[in-house]
Amino acid sequence: MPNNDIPGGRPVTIYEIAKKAGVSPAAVSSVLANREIERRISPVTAQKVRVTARELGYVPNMAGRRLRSRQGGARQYDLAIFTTFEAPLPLVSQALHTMQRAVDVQTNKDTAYSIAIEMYHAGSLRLKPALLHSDRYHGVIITNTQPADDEFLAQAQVPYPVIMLGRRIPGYSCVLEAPGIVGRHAAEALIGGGCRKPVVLHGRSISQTVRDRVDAFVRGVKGRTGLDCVAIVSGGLDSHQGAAAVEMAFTNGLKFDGIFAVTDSLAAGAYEALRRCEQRIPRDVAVVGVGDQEIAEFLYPALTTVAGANESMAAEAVPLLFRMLRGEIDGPREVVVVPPVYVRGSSMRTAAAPR
Amino acid sequence: MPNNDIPGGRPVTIYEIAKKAGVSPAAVSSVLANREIERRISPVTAQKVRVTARELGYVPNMAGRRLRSRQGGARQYDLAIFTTFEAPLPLVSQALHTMQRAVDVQTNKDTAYSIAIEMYHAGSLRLKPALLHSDRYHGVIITNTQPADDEFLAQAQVPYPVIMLGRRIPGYSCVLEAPGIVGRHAAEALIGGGCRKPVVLHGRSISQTVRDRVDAFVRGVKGRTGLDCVAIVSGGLDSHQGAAAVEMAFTNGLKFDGIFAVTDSLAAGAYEALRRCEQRIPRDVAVVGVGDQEIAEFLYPALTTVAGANESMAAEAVPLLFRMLRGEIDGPREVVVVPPVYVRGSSMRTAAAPR
DNA sequence: GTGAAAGCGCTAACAG
DNA sequence: CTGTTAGCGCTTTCAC
Repeated sequence: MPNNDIPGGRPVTIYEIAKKAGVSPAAVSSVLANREIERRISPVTAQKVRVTARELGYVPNMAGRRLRSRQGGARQYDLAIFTTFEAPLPLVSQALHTMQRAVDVQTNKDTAYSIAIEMYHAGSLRLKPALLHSDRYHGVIITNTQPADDEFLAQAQVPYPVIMLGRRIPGYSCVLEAPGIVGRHAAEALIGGGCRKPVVLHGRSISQTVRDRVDAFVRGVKGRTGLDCVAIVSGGLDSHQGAAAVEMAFTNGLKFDGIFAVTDSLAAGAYEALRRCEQRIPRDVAVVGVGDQEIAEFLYPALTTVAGANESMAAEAVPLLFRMLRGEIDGPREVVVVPPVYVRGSSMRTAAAPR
Repeated sequence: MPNNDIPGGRPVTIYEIAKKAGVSPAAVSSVLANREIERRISPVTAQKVRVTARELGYVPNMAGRRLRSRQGGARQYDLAIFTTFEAPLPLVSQALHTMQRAVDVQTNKDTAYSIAIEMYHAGSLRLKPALLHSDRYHGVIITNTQPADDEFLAQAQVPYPVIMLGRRIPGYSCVLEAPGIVGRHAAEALIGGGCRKPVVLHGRSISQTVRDRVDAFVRGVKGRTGLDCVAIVSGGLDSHQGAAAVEMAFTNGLKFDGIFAVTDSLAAGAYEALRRCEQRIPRDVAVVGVGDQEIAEFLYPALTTVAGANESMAAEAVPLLFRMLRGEIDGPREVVVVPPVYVRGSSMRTAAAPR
């Protein structure tokens, strides 16, 4: 039975294996690297070493191995993306792909990179030990933080380059969505598409980013039509919950000719509800979403989206991180991203140019 | 200007900084760890060290740092998922989430884990140095390999636990889709849903997995209806290319009442084409896809999918990897996964039970 | 066939 | 305020 409890309190090393098996550390090393043949170690010894290693629950220390074996090698940059379980999957992949592509370009015979993903539960960033120790990463990108995480970061000051996505925190570089831009664009797309009475659809619990989107939308509608704009509040961000909320609003007699859904899932829910209520998109009701996900083009009619800044934020964050790593930038920097609007079928109630 | 060329051929160490700045290595270490105050190093010295470090293009060696500073710490497992740029984003995220959740459960005060993502270009796995060196990872999961990668792995023999997803390669553990199962399930869903003349839609270049799906589908149709089944071949896997292929087949007079699309993107393309051809789903033409992605529920009518084994494969692969890491399994193991079928609106032409 | 010894790059403890 | 020293866990000569 492997010893997974570490009775001595510390991880097992090859010295302990060597002692228990009655051989030298060098022999253990050779066997565990499968070099027993070229090192001419007897099969009996090899077997004894392997058995002992398993008995002791040996786990090789990669830091030790690398330090020793990769001599004269390339310099290594170890990078990470910290993200939450709760973040939309495509966002994580987006950041990852962008980062990996940048790394591919930079990699050469004397510079290597590795990218890790560290996932945390929203609000519990403090529990990730790898973040504060400066012995793991040369630089990181952090996404999807909650207020609790922001506070933690503000007082902790991570001792290596960090790029915050979508949050401004004192002392850190960040890439931000231009304030109010998503809501304003959404209002323009709906009003420009011919809506006169749009509503906004969001979930019950509302993040800082979503709050900004909603407020800017309401202001945008007010500015263009002079009308106040109602919110339909869904229990959660799931598309079915969104659908239920919209359907209930409709059957309760709420009149509207446009919906701004603050996430794409909610937009998909709106489609579902409107179909059940026999409202046609965009003739009866136009819909605009936020394009953080990939579903916009698969809906019918295709969903008009404000791009959400995720994609563009990742595209800005990665080069910024590299400049910090190379020491070209010293203090924190802020980059503001203006997300593009993709006008598709769902918002064009009239032939009017949807600006 | 930072020295990024490593003239000496090797990465810069703190000793070189110390020499150039005329201080001791310990002082350099302290300054670079931002401990200058508690170590009472003069601001002048600190500044000199920092400037020198930047001039020399110093990049800290994390292996060295960790080896020294995390003494008596937990044992570390370094895991990785090797995947391609070409793999669908949700698949990567799926594997990542599954792995991270498993890791969360296993993590405790004396065992820590890290998960890295290593991306390669399909067919070029051989170019990833981290794979063969046994000084980086304790175990890895590899997805989306091409034949060239498979050959490479077969002759290379990675010296630590590896789980292959969707491929059987001598000497490696793997998690496989049950052969023929996806195609057979698709045929059952379409025929059971009332189709009599289904076709299969796939891309021009066809992987081993897709080949298996297509062949099994053709056999399944033949077995149930006695009819041979035509293939519509799309230029690529993009939904628009799929749509173009289906539309052309339709306008050329091909008659069919069901489509098995080998990926969900192609299924979305089929929806697009059928809409343009004024064919209703499922009344005129039923559609079945492979649910590797998340769009199935967002299409209208919701797309019936054979789950593709990706999700279930990840769920099997991670525990298998952990058992290998703990030494509970010695030789290679094979796990066969039978993917579930999600019957939704798109395949039910009749009220017949869609088995 | 096997062991002893050196040292990878770094930091912590201690000595000035 | 700063330098010297020891050693983290491992692999690789080289000597036996």
